[in-house]
Amino acid sequence: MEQTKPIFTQEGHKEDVKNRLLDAAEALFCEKGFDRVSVRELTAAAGCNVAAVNYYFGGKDKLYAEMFRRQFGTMIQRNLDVIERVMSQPGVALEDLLRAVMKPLIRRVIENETGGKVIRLLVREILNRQIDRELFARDMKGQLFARLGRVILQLVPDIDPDRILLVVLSFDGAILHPFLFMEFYQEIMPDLTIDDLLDHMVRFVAAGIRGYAKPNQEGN
Amino acid sequence: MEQTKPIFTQEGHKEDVKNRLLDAAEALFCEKGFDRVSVRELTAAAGCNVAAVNYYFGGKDKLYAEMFRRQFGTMIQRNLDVIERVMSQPGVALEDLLRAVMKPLIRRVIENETGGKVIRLLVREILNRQIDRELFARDMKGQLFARLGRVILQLVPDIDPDRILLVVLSFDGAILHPFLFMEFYQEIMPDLTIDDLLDHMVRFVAAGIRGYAKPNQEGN
DNA sequence: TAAAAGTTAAAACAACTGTTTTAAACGATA
DNA sequence: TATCGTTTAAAACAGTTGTTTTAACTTTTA
Repeated sequence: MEQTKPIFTQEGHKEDVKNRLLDAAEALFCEKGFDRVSVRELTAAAGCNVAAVNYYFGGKDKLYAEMFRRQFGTMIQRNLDVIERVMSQPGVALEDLLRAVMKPLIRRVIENETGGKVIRLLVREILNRQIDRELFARDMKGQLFARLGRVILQLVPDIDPDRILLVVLSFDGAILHPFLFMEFYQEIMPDLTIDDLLDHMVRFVAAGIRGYAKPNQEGN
Repeated sequence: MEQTKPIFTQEGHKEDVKNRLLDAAEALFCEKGFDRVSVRELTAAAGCNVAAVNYYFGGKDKLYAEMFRRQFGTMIQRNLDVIERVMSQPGVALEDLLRAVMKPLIRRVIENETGGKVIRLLVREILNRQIDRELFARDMKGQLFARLGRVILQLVPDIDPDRILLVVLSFDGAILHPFLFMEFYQEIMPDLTIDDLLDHMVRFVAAGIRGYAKPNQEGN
């Protein structure tokens, strides 16, 4: 293991140890996952002693949970803010909403931003059954899904309200795939621009939602 | 750590040790991930000695790769077979194709089958950057995507061929979401039947594809 | 200013980890 | 049946791990 030198201290400033540890946790856990980052590596990156994790957080597990708590609430609120901003404008179309929600997320993963990394880590953890997914999925993301469901119904009133949740989940799936596999996208489509991708996504989802809202066209 | 007793030996039969280890690997890695399953736990489950992993596979990492190799090729082939079977029937519609591809996959995760578990594990590993994703994504799944693209173009000829790959990827996203988060689906929609879910998925994706194939309806 | 509280750090701890070593046991062959 | 090749298994190895212990140091409080 290569020697980790402190990267979260600021010369000349007495940084808060807890925040330094949380910053280090975000960077390293997102990169390598929980199990492959040792407390020694974390504390070296944060420029403090291994005992600090237990002293301040009660252990590695709890640091991890706190890291998610710190990030995730912010992300959900950010999405809710985006939705409110779009819906407060006059004459808003479904495509406007979809684009407004998708664009920052896709940009985030392309720019390799921390928020994007944390979402990927969260998906991994949900799949790993490492964290209580009810906490994040139902209590926080459920809130976002409910809000999205209401505004989509507003914009496309013909959708069966009993099916709106499934529609929202399919919307989530449409975002999640490029979000998680962006490197793959870039490899197989080297010339794909972010705008092309967003155009596609908006178009596909809007058509899916609108087609869904129409009378059943399937009979053949 | 609870004591793991051998579960992959068959009384009265001299089982192949390699296959027993591979079976144990599938079960345990899918459940807990690579890092949380020790060689001792694996070999206990397989009813053999810890040295066997190195003797037969050259180490834990190589057992892992072999496990994927064993499973993944089968899965891709299975999907290709489904596609050929559907497309060999007369008068096949887009919805028939979509349903035929989706149904076994969704059923697999609901029934908690090994194939479903391995796909989840694969997604986790791609996100973890633990395995060379080119091997699986480009060489194997790329094959499936290319085939899907061709048959979708056959069924919906109006799609811009330059965009077909993105369409296939969105199709994949629509499957992957319920696939990965099926427990969440079941929690928030306890009465959802598999047929309801499939109907929704087919409908959403078919509408997305068909709407996509139409002239741009976005101008407002 | 002294005492109490908080923080830091090194050493220790007990457990775990994948791999290697070594020799016994087993199976195949002449 | 003896020899050779393969398989098995226990012990050993060297390293890693999160947590705890202990005491020194620093800051706060009265």
